[in-house]
Amino acid sequence: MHSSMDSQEPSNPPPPSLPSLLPPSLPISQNPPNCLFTPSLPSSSIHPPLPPHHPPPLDVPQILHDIDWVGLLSGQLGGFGELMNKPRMQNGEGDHEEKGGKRKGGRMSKTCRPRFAFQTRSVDDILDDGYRWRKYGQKSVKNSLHPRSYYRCTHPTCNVKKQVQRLSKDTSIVVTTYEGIHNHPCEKLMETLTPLLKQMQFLSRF
DNA sequence: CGACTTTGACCAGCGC
DNA sequence: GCGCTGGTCAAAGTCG
Repeated sequence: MHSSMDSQEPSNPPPPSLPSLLPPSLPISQNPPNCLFTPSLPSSSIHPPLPPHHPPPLDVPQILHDIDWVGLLSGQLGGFGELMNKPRMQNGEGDHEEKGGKRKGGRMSKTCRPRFAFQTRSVDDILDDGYRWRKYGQKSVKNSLHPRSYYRCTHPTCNVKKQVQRLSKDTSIVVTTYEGIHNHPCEKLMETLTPLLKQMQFLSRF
């Protein structure tokens, strides 16, 4: 029962085979209408699957120098979401939205949250992106053999959600749609990268 | 016992 | 207005 849980636990090691990101030419049929960013990385660039907080470094060579990477990753500067796409927010960071403003089955406003869709080729539905997610729903969707799973970030003040669905056309492809921007650092990622990033900052002074 | 998943029910948006 | 569909809630169950 907890088979899907294992892969999303940050405390666990990443899955043996990191899901390979698909080439840019691959279309995303499940893109939400307001999907702002559908990143795809060359298979040569190995990064952890990046949430909206950390979209893939499309222009890394250009932006490397002037960026406070530690600040970015810790959320102090608004994160990559702000850097790469101006989020269409109406009320701040999109974290504390209309909590309690709706009852069972009510709709969150879906107009003002940035969304990012990723396609990954993986045997695991859940990518280990360093954040902790709680599943709050699963729904079988039309024209798809596989159900769509709904996850919410477990951080108390973070209201980021993601949807995970396996393509019916190609069951090896998992479409992960992130909604919102994390307002807290990715602990696992920070733990790994902070020493490296500080060293990079130090070296960039010379 | 807390954190999490499962799952049926509920409800709003949308097309007809 | 009605039915379909997608997104969410929340109770119940599971696991460590």
